[in-house]
Order: sequence, then C-alpha cells, then structure tokens
Amino acid sequence: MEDAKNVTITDSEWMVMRAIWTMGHATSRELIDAMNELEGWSASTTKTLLHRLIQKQAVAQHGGSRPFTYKPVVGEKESMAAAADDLFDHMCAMRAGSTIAGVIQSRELSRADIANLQAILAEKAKTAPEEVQCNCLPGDQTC
Amino acid sequence: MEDAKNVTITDSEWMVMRAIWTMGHATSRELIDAMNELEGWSASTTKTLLHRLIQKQAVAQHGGSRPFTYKPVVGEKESMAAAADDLFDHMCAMRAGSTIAGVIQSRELSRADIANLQAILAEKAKTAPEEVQCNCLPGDQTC
DNA sequence: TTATTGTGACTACAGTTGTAAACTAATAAG
DNA sequence: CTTATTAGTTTACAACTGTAGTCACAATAA
Repeated sequence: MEDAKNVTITDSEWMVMRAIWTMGHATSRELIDAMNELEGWSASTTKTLLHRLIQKQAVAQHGGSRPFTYKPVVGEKESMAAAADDLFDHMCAMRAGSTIAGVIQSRELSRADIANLQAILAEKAKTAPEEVQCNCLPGDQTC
Repeated sequence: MEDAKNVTITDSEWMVMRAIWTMGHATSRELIDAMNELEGWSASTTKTLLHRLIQKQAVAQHGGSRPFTYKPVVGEKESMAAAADDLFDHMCAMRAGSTIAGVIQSRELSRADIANLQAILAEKAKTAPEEVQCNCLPGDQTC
C-alpha cells in the first residue's frame, strides 16, 4: 500500500493544513484568501505550500475540472499527535511530566477536556512507576 | 540587556543540549564521545553543533585555559516549555485537549507527575469554559 | 625547543524551508 | 473566436540545518 504517512509537515505548511482541516475542503482561491488574511502571504506562497503538501500527500486534489478542490489526506488529530510525540521523543523522558504540566497550565481547556484528562490520569495512576529514568545519555543518569 | 533567550534550538542541537544538561557541564571531548556513542556523529559534527549553540548563547564556554568547559546558559525546563508552547501555538486551540491526552497516554509518568497533573487539573476545572473556540481561521469556525 | 597531538575555529556543501516571481494552460467574457 | 482572467506548474533564491573536512593554535611529550 502507498505510504502517505510519515512525512514532516513544516511550520508554514501547518498553517495551510489548519485552514484546510477547518474548512473541510477548499479551492485554492479560498485558501489563498485565508492565508493572505491570516498571515499576509502572497498568492504564490500559498500556492507553493499547497503544492508541497500535495507532493507530501498530506492534501489531495479533487474534482476533474479546473477550479480543483483540495482536501486533507492526513487527519488533524493524527498529525497533531505525531507532532507532539515527535517533540517529546526529543526531550528527556524524565522531564515529560513537568512539561505537560506547563502546557496544561498555559492552554485553555474545556470542562470536557479536563474531565477526559482526569479519567486518563486516574487510569494511568494505577500502573505508574515511582520514578521515570532519564534517557539522555548512555548509562543511567539523572538530569 | 542582552537577549540570550528566544533562539530556536534545532533538533540536532537539542541532542547536544540534552547531554550538556544531563552532565551539568562538560568538555568538548566528553560531548564528542557522548554524541558519537548516542548518535554516531563524527567529532566535527558535535564541534559544529556546540559552536552554533555558543553563538545562540544557549551554551557558554568556561575556564580560561584550553580544554574549556561548556555549560548550559538556558535551562532545560524553560527550553522544553518553550518548545512545547511553540508546538501548541501552531495547533488549533480546540484540539489541544485531545493532543495532550494523547501525549499523556503515550508517555511514562511517575506517580508524583500524575499527582501534580491531577492537582493542576482540579484547579483548572474551577474556571474552565464549556467550550474552546477553534482559532484556525478568521471568524468562528469549528474544526 | 621542537615535534606531536588534542582542541577549537573556519570552511563546505547538499537538502530543506520560507517566501515569491514567472510562466503556462484552462476558462470566462466580449 | 480572440482576449482577459484565473488557476496551476516551474523556477528562484537566500537562510537555515545536518553533517563533516580542514586549518590553526595551544598544550604536552620528546
């Protein structure tokens, strides 16, 4: 099967993806306008980004006739999860907890989000280890 | 005052920072060896990265004589928080909750970490809004 | 004091990213 | 049909990254 996953979406591309995800599907005109308003980008810039996203198979062109429609191929949730995992993979495992704490504190979360997180944590508490090891260097250290 | 903050640390540089943070301070030899073992990098690569980190003022050279000692200028916690914030800033605010949920599920957390997160959530629940708005496009949408 | 070596500084170079102009092909207007 | 307009494709180009070689100088051994 084709491997449409696993491609890195850059920061600017991410902006375009957000628009496409939110709109569900869009024409290049709609995207160009949105990106111009949001980021002040020229039409060319949005076109280029859209193109790169198509090459990366993060977005697909639909409708045979000329004003094509663009739709996301990769899901927003999955992409965000991948990006977040990628970030935490580069950090010391020992520090993940406090980093997550910081994120939670600085973000707006709905009641439902919070309830969900609480449920997950309650479950996770059952099997949580006393300590998490630092994995920054070969050999056990504590950073 | 000098602005030592606010510089972007790239992925490879991050690896070096992790080593320095964990060691507390290190000579280039120690770092070169660690990076060689961890990532298989040549000595030159580590030297270059170290240099770039010095230029970015993320690391400082200490001790006047030749085998210098390198120490972190930016803290690990702050850097991680900045990186995480940066990531979430590029995502739809509406999706932050589920992304955090994914991260929590996929990471190892200590009992203390979990207790801390629970405390933060309990506090946050008091003032949590019913809904978080999507901030991907101008004008309210729901993505 | 000179030869050797470890360490730091400078140079290199291809690939990626951000940003956009120019060109071409399709469609709509006259 | 010819022209003007729009949408899509190619090309551009500087800055940044990942990766590493080479050069110069300080420290040490002979």
